[in-house]
Amino acid sequence: MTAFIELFDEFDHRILPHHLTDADILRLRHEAFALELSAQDHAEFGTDEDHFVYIAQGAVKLVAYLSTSREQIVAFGLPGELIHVPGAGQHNFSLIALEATELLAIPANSLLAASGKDSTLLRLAIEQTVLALGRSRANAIMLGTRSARERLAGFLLDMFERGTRRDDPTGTVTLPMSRTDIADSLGLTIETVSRQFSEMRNIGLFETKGRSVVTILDWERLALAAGQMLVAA
Amino acid sequence: MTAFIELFDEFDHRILPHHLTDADILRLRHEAFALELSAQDHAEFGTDEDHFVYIAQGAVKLVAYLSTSREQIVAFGLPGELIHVPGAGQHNFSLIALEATELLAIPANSLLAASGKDSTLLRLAIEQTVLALGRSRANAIMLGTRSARERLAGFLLDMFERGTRRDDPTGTVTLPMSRTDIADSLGLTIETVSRQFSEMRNIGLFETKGRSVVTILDWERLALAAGQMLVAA
DNA sequence: TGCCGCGTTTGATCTGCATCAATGCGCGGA
DNA sequence: TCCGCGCATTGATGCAGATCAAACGCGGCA
Repeated sequence: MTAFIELFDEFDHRILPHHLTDADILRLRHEAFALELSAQDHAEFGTDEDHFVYIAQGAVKLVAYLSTSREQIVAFGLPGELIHVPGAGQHNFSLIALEATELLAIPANSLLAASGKDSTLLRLAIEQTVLALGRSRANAIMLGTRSARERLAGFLLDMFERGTRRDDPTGTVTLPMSRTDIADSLGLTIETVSRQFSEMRNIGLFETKGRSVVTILDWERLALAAGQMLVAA
Repeated sequence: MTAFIELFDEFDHRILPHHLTDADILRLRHEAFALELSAQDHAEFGTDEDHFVYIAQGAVKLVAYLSTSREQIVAFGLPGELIHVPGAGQHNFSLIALEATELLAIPANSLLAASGKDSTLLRLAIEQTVLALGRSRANAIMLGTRSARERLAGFLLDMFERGTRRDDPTGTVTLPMSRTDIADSLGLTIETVSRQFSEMRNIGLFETKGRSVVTILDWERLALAAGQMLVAA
């Protein structure tokens, strides 16, 4: 368990722009609060407002609950990332830990409240929101146009780019989420995800160790599979 | 064709917060520019930066072009709405007129550049970006979880809410987009869209006149169809 | 008003993914 | 190290929606 100050310093160092005034940093430190979650815990923010959440340790999923049908995962958050968590609205969103996780949460309004003289925090908020928007649109494009094979191949490549610092840079990641979570984020079923895993492993795109360690063997064909299935193998 | 000043005044009146300073309004008026498009025209912004685009007259689609496979429509813009158009990035987005259209475009950076003393414009930018993010996520949820029937029913209800002021408030809209556009926004094919149209019309949810005028007859069952297909008829 | 072209509708068939159903096996606990 | 629970894999089948193909009819134009 990390002390709040260390957690905040890490956040400051990795996310915040370097030219913030001390006053801004102090204000942020005052508004931010740490959360420590065990696997499957739901993050509880006191209020209904939006939050930006920095993932220091562990991994989380941002889930939208639907009236009846199955749930849709809107985003994953990996260590070092900042994700935007909407407050209560049309859909019911929850931020859920995939494993033991340490977070730093900042109410979006506290960035906005940093008004008047210095708008650096506002800029940060916009920047991060625009990034989230871009990711969400890319996600919508994926869900609207790609096949199961393309989705899973793209997912693995994405996990790689985002998680590689924690693992072997030559091509191994440990996926923190279950097959169910992968399925719910790609708009597929667990069976389809599992079958695609097996088929891609069988044709030599990657190998797996245990349930969640994946080592990519053929980057080129994996990228091709994620792309357009041109002259598919 | 509307004069720029009138166009801007309308935008000011309908979108901008009322407590803006004259200085802010002047700055915006200086940065904004009008675009007039014929059907199928692509909007050309001089630069690669993001823009906020106000739709004064007509209708537009925001399209993502994919390497090969079919295109995905990320958003529609109807009169009175403001949409966020990303500059060049991973995907290639285009803003395309569905019919004769008058737009007002504002480079996102010119909002950001309104720095220092007054951050009202920044707040506006954040607010609009957060709205766009919410819509995009709702869209992703739709694409990840709903059936063809649910998608089209939801689409029609959405078009209603957004377009009703221009038409009969009792239940008629004129859809500005083709079946192909509807299909590309819902992640379906034209044939599936057309079949759903016919089936829903046949069971009395709405009636159609010509290709694009829809009159909703049974709001309750249409909403049900958009929802979860509980005890589907 | 009549014709023509293209977007739309409708039909027949195919297929990718979902669903239903076992079986397998990694992983944590004792 | 062994056991057993729960996630994951694999198999069989069904179906929603894609694809291929043809006819229709709206809307623009002469």
